[in-house]
Order: sequence, then structure tokens, then C-alpha cells
Amino acid sequence: MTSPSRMTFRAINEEITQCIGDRMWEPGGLIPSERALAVEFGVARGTVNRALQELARAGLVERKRRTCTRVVLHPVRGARIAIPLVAQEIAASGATYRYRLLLRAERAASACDADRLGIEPGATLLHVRCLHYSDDRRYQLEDRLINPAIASDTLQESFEKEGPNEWLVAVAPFSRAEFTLSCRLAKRRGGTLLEIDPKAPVFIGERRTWLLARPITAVRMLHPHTHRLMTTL
Amino acid sequence: MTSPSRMTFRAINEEITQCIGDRMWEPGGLIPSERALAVEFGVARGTVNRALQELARAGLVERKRRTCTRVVLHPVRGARIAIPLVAQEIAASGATYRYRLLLRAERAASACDADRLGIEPGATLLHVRCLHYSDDRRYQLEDRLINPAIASDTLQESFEKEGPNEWLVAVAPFSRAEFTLSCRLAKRRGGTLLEIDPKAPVFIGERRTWLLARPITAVRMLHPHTHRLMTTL
DNA sequence: TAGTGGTCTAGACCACCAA
DNA sequence: TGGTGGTCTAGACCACTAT
Repeated sequence: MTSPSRMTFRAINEEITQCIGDRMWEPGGLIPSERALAVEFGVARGTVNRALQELARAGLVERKRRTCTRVVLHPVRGARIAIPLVAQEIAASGATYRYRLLLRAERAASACDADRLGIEPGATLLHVRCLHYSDDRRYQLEDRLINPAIASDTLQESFEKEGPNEWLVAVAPFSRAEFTLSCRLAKRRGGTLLEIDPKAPVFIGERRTWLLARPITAVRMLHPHTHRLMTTL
Repeated sequence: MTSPSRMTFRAINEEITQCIGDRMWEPGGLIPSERALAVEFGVARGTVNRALQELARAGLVERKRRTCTRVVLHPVRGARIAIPLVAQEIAASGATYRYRLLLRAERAASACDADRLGIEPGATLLHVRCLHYSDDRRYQLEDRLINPAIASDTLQESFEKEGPNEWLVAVAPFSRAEFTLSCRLAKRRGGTLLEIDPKAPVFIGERRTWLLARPITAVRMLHPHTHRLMTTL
């Protein structure tokens, strides 16, 4: 039991993690109540609460609404991987970046668009397609739908010199995002635009973002199958 | 301004998000201090603090230690995606799970193994290959190297009834992990074992874990290309 | 009814940064 | 030196669950 002067919620966090790691508290079993732990550690309940909230977020414990239970997870939690959002950022790690606009269209949302972006069918949207090059090699094909309602000057943007990402980050913050990763054969139009052998696979990342309930943008990013997404943690 | 009776930190969170979205507070600019916001919203500072901590975690604002600054992010943050580790967990969401062991071998590490797992060539390792089924459909092919040094009874494990994951989570906590995601054509042995058309792509996840500096396990997970990896945040 | 986690409060101390 | 975010405290109310 440490007591450097007063225990911080981080210390408590570690202490609890230790107990779980040492199997002092069994996987799937209850752990003492916040009030009990507060007494044991000699801190206020709020401090224990915060430590446990973090542990819950990290996936080490499960907390049940108003039940006396707090359970330690038996199965392991997923770890996390960071997706670099801006192709420019990636290219910035050594290679020279180049950008080319392929398509820019305002149109009424088809049923498919509406589903993808999360707006009403028939509403106006902006469709942008562009290529990101790394040292003159095609690095990413970006196909993006933008909700014009996010800013008054959306429809004035040409995206000729700069990609939509650069504009969006300056104009449209988001509070929620959803990611999907997958792969498929390149034969359809995306692969062609990437100049990939149609029989080779492409690596696909999709991202949708919202500001509160309002959809901002939906983007599909195609990479050659040589693409690797790596992270530590 | 909402006041359902008393403002919760979630309401404040939304209120602030709204302000940022409406560009009432400019990207890159300061926002009022916690104390000021507390007065404005008519709540305790702790409540504002919690709301802002969450917004910072979400990447909407940047907080500088003891500087009067709280800045709205200009560049976009990298977002994170959670990888579900245990096939069992995924299958647990509706489908019935089945497991089949294909290979279990102790052997001296080849140069390739050593590189993959991070141990000395020639050291003993455990090689396990198995299949995870979801409702009798092949869901994942798992190919795993295990460092026997992590536990005294590693080489006693048969893995016949239960996958290595279940055993590992109970026995070998890790402090560091590295992930790689990619895809390729199925033609090589992995694809065959998944019973996939050799011309179809497979989705590949790789994970390596360490406890401090000691390698624990390296696993390669192959999925049919229909696999989707999704996350919110 | 007793106990729980979720949340808010009002107040406090700290270490630091800018002036 | 005054303002800031980071943190802790002691106490409180709520809605709920298990008994």
C-alpha cells in the first residue's frame, strides 16, 4: 500500500490493476464497493470512482448500473489502433506529397448517398473524388460525400489545389466518428483509378463523422494491398 | 441554454460542442476558463472540468497544463479503432462459436520465427494453428507463436478444447502490443485452410504482445474478405 | 430497506505560467 | 502575483437492484 502523502486516482488505478493482475480478485468476480475501497485506500469515494471509471473505459472491469456488482473481465479487451487521417501527414514522413482532384459535383442525394452520409434523400450534397500521391506513386483514392449544411461556404469550395481534408479540419470539427476497415478485389472503378491490377486486392478504410447528431462527411479511402496499418499500444 | 433542473456534464459537453460547431469559439482560439464556464452554466467547476476532460479525450479541445489556454483543435486528431481480440467474444454476439485445433508443435525457432516473435533463433517456441467458426462458417484462421518462457506450464497445454487466447488471457498479461492490418490474395496456405477461393482476398490482422521487454506471443489472424472491422469514437 | 454506482457541489491545495 | 487546469475532499441526492 503506497501513500506518497495522498493517493492520486492514478495510484489507485495502478493498485487495482495490480490486484487484478495478481489475481487477488478473480476474473469475473466482484470487487469491493467504491465506498469500501475509499476507506481501504484512505481517499474520498470520488477518487476511487474516477479510477474505476478509467479502468472500465480501459476494459479491465465492468460496472453494472446500480447493482452492487463490479466485475473483472474474463475475456481480454480489444486494444486500440490509431488511424492517420490525413494522407498529407503520412506523406510528410519522408515522401513528397501530391494531390489531384478527379471529381467535384453537387447533386441531390440518391438513396445510397443518403444512407452513406446519413442525410435525407434528395438533399443537396457535395461529392468529391481525388487522388493522393506519395513520391508520384498512387497512395490513396479518396471518395467523399460532404454535407453542405456544415458551413455556409461549402459549395464555394473548389478543392482544386487542396484536398477536402485540409478544408474540413479547419471548418468542421466533429464529435463522433465511425470507422470501418475491409478489403476487396480491385476490379471496380476504384481499383482502376488507383491503377491496380483488377485481380489484386485493395485495402479500404471508411470514416463517417458527426457533430452531435449532424452528419458532416463520409469518406472511403482505397489503398493498394501493399498498404499496412500499424500501431503500438 | 438548457436547464432540465440541473445541468449534467453531458449537457455541458453538448453545449460546448455546439459552441465549437457554430464557430462561436474559433478553431485554435481560447475558450473561457473552467471557472467562468461554471458560472455561466450555473454548475460547479468540477462538472465543467469533467465535460472538458471528455472533450479533450475526444480531441475537440486541447488543454495546456497550467496555462490559461484551452484551444480548439485546428488539425484533426488521429482516431482510434478497437480490435476485438477474442473470436469467442464476437461469436458470442448471436452466433454459436466452435473451435478446432489444426497444429500444435514445439520446435526451435527458425530465423523467421525469431524475427516474428522477437526471441533468439534456436530457442524453443510453441506454434499453434487453429480455426474459429461462427455458426459453422470459418470465421478466423489463427496462426500463433508463443514464448514458452512466459509460464512454467506452457508446454503442458494441449489447446485441444480451448484456443490459446483463452489460456493466454488468464496466464499472461501484457503491457505492450503492436498491431498490423493488411490484406492479400488467399492463394497461400492460409487461404486454403479458410477454404477460400484462392483468387479472393483475405483480411489479415497481426498482433504481437510483450510484458515489459519480454515477448509473449505473436499471432496472425486471417479472415475472409467479407470481414469488417468497425469502431466508433 | 439497505446498498450500489452515477453524479453534482462547494470548497480547497498545488504547480505552474504569464505578466 | 493572480489566474489556470489538475486534483482531492466530504458530503449529498438519485434511481435503481437485491433482499
